[in-house]
Amino acid sequence: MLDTSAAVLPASTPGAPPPAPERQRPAAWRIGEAMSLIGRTLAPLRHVVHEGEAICRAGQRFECLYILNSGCAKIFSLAGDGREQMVSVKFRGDWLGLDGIADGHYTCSTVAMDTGEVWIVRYQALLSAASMQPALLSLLHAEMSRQISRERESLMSVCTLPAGARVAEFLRLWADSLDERGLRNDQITLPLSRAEIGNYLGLTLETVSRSLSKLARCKLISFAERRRRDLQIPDIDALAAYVQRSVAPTLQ
Amino acid sequence: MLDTSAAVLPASTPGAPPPAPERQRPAAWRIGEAMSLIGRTLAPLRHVVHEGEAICRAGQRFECLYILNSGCAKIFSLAGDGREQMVSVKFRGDWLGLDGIADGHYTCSTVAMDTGEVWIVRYQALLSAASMQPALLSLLHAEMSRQISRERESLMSVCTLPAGARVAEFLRLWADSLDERGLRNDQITLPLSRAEIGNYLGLTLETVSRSLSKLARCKLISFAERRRRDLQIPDIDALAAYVQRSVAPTLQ
DNA sequence: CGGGCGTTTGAATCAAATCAATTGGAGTGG
DNA sequence: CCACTCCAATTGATTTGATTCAAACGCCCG
Repeated sequence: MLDTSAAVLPASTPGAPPPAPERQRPAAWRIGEAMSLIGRTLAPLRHVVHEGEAICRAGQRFECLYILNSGCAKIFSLAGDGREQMVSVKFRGDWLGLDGIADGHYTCSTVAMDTGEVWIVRYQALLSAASMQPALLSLLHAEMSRQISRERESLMSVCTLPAGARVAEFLRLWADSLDERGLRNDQITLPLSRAEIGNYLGLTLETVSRSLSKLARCKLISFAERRRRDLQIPDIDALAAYVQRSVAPTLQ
Repeated sequence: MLDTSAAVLPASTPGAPPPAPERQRPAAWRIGEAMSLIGRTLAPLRHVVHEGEAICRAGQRFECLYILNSGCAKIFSLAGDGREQMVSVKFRGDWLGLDGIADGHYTCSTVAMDTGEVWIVRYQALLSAASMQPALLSLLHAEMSRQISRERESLMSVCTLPAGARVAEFLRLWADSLDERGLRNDQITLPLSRAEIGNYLGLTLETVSRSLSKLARCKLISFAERRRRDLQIPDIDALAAYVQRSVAPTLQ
């Protein structure tokens, strides 16, 4: 047998090279560059969507990818029985419909939560453009890869955190997503009902409401005057600390 | 504004064409063809792994993709704090390490649960081969897409099912995976401890054990003579029905 | 102003976690 | 071969955290 151990586990070799610089670039720059490249080389169809409008539907034939240029969207997976599960929230720069590539049909439905703009790209057109422009292919791969990682994070939260921390982590990740896009991350206007948040996090709407009230009581968030849907996060790190604390309450 | 509604929502048009035939082919055929293509065109390094051996580690620099030719593997995501979450189980034909493409480092660790063979492909080599052989690119995309869909299914189970059904669904999906690979799906040898299953499903090991005992009491599964880790599934549909029942206990 | 919906909050219930004890194989060494 | 430990798994008793059921509030809109 060949000695392939180095190939399988190069990291086990001591003195491995330091991490590559890809991660250093600010995310906002990455997203802006990506959108610009797509805009330049693919001339995507631009389409304005409004709150509640479907972008693509589960079961529908796969032909296009959708790239969010503005606004935000929610992705639902629906089981054969009635079960409906929100599996992801998407923001500017995120790609929608990637789940349809494998078998030629979308497996999830996507709905706009805001008014925003989606760029529509035919998958075949993307592939042919990519053969001229390898950067486009890298973009597609990076986006798919990121989507795999991101959704694993959700699973982690849902499986390992108690209700309160799950809600806190949800807010933290939302704020993070805004931050990555160069938006202010200390205030959020949630376009989701408590019931939807609950569905996403595997909780009931009452539990979500209670958790938010508790976070407010602890001064980790505060609600705006009138609308209980927009809230402020005075200290994002304190929110992260709250999550940590509930993970290892014994250690600190 | 352009009228792009047809492009955004072609399915809303009545009389859409019937589903494409991609899905009809038996999965075993698809997987076999894929492995054969990879073997022919990429001459991947073949490496035998044993139980407990790491295939790739979180944080390690991304360079290779790993394709399981035999055996099975588990994927772990690890948070900054101690939390460790099993996020996926992989079988023959599945690709490992796709999460590393986005930022140049793997975000998860993968460990063999069996002795098996992984095929090792440098990502760059795959890309250059793919520019000659578009089928290879399709394979990569299909596999990433499938991984996105699959892991959404996990989230669905974990968020919407009670403990007993979650365990039943886990077994059902495992049997399905065997079936897709042309193996017999009426008996499973679990290479996972109760604790690991619990971690995967967001349950404690005691709850997993109780759920399995209950499934056995209901004759939906039965244990082998000595080892409580290999079990038989006399009727896979009955197991599916059990899951359904606990989703909508009022309706039937 | 009144109806409807989303949200909050309380009290009772329940499912799963925790705590704790026992069983049963697998492996080791006398 | 048996006695021994070690660890995985099972099972029971109890606690706890989240759900369920129920009521009330506040906001938006006709």
